[in-house]
Amino acid sequence: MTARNDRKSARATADLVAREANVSRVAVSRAFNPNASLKPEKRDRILQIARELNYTPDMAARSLVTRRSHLVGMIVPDVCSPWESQEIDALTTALQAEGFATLLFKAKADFSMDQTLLTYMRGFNPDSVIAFTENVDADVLSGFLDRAVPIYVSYDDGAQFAGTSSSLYDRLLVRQRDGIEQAVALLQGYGVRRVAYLGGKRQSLANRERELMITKILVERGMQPPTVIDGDYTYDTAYRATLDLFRVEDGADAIFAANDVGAFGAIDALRHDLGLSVPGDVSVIGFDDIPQSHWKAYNLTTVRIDLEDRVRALVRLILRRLRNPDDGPLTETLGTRLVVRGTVG
Amino acid sequence: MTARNDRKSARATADLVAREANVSRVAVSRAFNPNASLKPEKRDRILQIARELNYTPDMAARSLVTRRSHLVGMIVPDVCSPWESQEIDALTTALQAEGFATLLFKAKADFSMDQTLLTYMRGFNPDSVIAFTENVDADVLSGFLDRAVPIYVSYDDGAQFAGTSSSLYDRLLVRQRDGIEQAVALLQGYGVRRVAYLGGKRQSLANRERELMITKILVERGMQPPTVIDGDYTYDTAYRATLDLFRVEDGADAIFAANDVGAFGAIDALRHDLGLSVPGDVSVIGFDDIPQSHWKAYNLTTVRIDLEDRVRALVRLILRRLRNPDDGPLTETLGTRLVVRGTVG
DNA sequence: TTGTAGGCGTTATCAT
DNA sequence: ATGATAACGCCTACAA
Repeated sequence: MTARNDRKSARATADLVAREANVSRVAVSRAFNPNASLKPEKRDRILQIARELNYTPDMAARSLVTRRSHLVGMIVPDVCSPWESQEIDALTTALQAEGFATLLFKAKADFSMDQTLLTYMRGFNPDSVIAFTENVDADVLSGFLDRAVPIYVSYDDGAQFAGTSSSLYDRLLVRQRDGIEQAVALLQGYGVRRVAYLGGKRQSLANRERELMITKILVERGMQPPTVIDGDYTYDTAYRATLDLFRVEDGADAIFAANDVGAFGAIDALRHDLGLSVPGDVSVIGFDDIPQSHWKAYNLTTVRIDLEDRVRALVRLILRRLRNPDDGPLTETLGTRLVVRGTVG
Repeated sequence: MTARNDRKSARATADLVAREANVSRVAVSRAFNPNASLKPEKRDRILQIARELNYTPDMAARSLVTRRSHLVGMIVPDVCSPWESQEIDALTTALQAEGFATLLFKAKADFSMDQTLLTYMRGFNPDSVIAFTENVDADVLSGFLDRAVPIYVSYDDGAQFAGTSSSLYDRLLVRQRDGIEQAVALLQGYGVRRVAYLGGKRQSLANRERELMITKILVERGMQPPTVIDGDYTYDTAYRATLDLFRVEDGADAIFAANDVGAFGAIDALRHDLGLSVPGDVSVIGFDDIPQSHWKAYNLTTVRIDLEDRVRALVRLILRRLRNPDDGPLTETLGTRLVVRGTVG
């Protein structure tokens, strides 16, 4: 009889709901928009009928006119690495609570950002974009995304973008100094002399800044600059690099890894291949404090970046920018601190 | 002068490109649609101008009329668990290559699927939906997603949906028997008598089916059914459960874990807390074969589900369904096999 | 508070 | 091969 009894309605539209409720199409629209003025009982009735008809406003149609897609793009080189996956998880949860959905894109593993991907993503009109890939030029990115302002992660004194770019971008500033300083102090306290820095991907900004900061602090404290060994944030590379360090090179008293997973590789190489004890013979410190770091097999001492803080800061940036699109550059700051477990001593 | 010289064009539309190229708006549309007929040189010229104007077709507007959003929804309870994150990564890569973007949603960790989330997701009109959460009724899901047909993962004899549901859904069938049989044979070969099954989340279908299959095969081979201990797929719970098994209960000769991460927890509890050797005193077998399983600290013998195969199968299901929306139920099958490393002996 | 008219950017249909 | 026209489903004006 009525539309309610339709066999399997392809998709209920606002018109259908309106007809069923004897109101205009606009009233239905208003019923779903909390700010719009509508007699409460009327709104309730409409929402009730909408539920019966299994109607939900079409975001695509809505975004066409409101110019808001409620989509946040995330460009990730590697979803499965523990740190990134944690962050994706937390961000998605937080954004979902604010009414945004996560649109996930995979960049090439080599941190390059090809224009094809950007062009492709652009079609979806994300309201905001979080790029885990660091070496995208701000100009390139904001040239491609009109209504979105990119967010970059930078480090400590990181003035790397200043002057370089005329584009607008927001910034998450990570103060690595605190955590690294605590780590170096701890090592120094145990009489460590020769520190090796086991790097992450060379193109990675985080990696470069970590190396710089560690070197700086070692020197400030009257210690030798670190032996730098190349890595790429993976377990396997870290494992081999550690083997080389001790078989081909002169070894070290302590290894400072660019991330926790790399530290795991170093620990396993030391223990299971080189027959060395951690922390007895060699101390190891990681970076990130991922959940695996407290697993008994590693029990890693590491520099922690608080994930919750980080996500909250990112969400704040996104929401502030969305509410005030014409504001100047926005910045949020984030600290780090050492978590002491059992791999230094 | 011309539109090309605009300061910062808010967003180039097809109309703009059309005007610039002295063609109709429809021609621009066709230029971006490879199947549409258009004189090659004309298409090239249009695409060239589009590039200059930084124009990309608007997916929202397009989906409004084509009824294809090119969005694939993924509902995940936990993005950071290694197996899920791997799968998300691989699926996103594969789908991206086919022109689909991943729309990520977080479900509650308790595997419940609230209607709020479904309603919310519906608004985005995903062309397809992959739910990692297993206990959603097929009727509920397909009732909510009109143009999407849900995909379920089922196991071996898994007739769990048959008859229960009248809704259309596609199926990925995982044949666990092969891998589990090889695992049991290996244990039996080493003289293992008392096997414990360290479970995953109780609501999880995969977990129930694994328990059933292991029990079945043990009995078939004349062995005792396993001692079943509760877990939830996490390291910490597995760790504590293993402690209980050996301190409060009678222990076991071998632990078969519902997933690799659980196996890690068991191994660490045995080695670092109970002072037992793996595999000397107790053998451990996992399930999944995540990358961490080959890390030296664990070097886990485990039942492998090939990720590449799995993703390919899922993508095939999605694409077949998209091309032939009215087909009957689709099914893909997936095998498992044992990967022998160092935790059985 | 409510309804009418118009348009968001694209593709499908039907012409030519 | 190409172009005019009419949707797609919704929201923002504006008017009542």
